[in-house]
Amino acid sequence: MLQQSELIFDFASDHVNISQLGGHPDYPAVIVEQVPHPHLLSYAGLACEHVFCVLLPSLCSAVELCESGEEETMETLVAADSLLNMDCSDTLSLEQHYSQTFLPSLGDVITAPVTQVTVSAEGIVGPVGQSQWHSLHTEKPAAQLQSKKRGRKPRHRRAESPTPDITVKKDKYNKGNTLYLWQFLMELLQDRQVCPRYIKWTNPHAGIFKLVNSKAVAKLWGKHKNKPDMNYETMGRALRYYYQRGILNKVEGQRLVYQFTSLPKDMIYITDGDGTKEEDDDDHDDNSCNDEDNSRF
DNA sequence: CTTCGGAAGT
DNA sequence: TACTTCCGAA
Repeated sequence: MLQQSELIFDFASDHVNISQLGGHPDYPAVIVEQVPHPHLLSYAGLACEHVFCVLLPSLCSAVELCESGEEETMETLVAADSLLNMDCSDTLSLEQHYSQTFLPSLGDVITAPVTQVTVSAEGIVGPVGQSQWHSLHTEKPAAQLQSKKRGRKPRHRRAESPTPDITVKKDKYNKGNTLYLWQFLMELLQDRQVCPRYIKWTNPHAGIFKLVNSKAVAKLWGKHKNKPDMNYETMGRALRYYYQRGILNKVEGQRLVYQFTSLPKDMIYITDGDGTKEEDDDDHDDNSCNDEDNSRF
């Protein structure tokens, strides 16, 4: 575990940095200026909710725009399209949230009573880890994803300049606004606009989700990466690479269903149906999924 | 159509 | 590095 103070310092420097670059043409119009103190808290993982409270409203407005006419087949694309147009402001917020609380390594801060952390614990080692991650271990006997226990390079920093390199630090996490695919999916899963519709949890507790509309999700991903030709085939390959990295598992037998091997503790679960179901319980291991969605009355 | 990895490209 | 693109096979 790293000490939060360090992190805060990191971003604090960042902030300063941004201010300094205020007039720099290269810098994307970051909106960090306004809330100097509150976000320091988020960095420490203390006020994450705040971030969401701020950004969700903006998303809502976008919804209303596309919530005009629904066709069976058209719907997906139409909605997806409108979603594609509302990225800028809110997406930025989302991404900042991730850079602050989620981006840290996956396997670094596993706190749950894991059975066999093995690979994930050291294979995915990332830069930092301050937010709590909930490790979801499948009962799978670590099938085939054991990396050759070769001593992974401790991944040192590029010792380029011994002098204060505030300008470089934050770029490590994400340049401007680049979420990794897994982060992007988590975002989607927390977005009312797409969550039950295109992607949804089939078992949030286990980190299992389904790409209800693979095409739409891929399209969204493509937009995010500025890859207009993105499709599920391609995105799926990226997803498959996650198996090896211990970030995702495939839920065999169920089409378009995957599982996160670990989730951030402050994840906001949007579960379909009503709040009467038990979605925060911790004792089922048999999930006989009966996905009969789309049947709205 | 989905899923799977290898191989090469960015 | 983290995908993206293409592909033959299941």
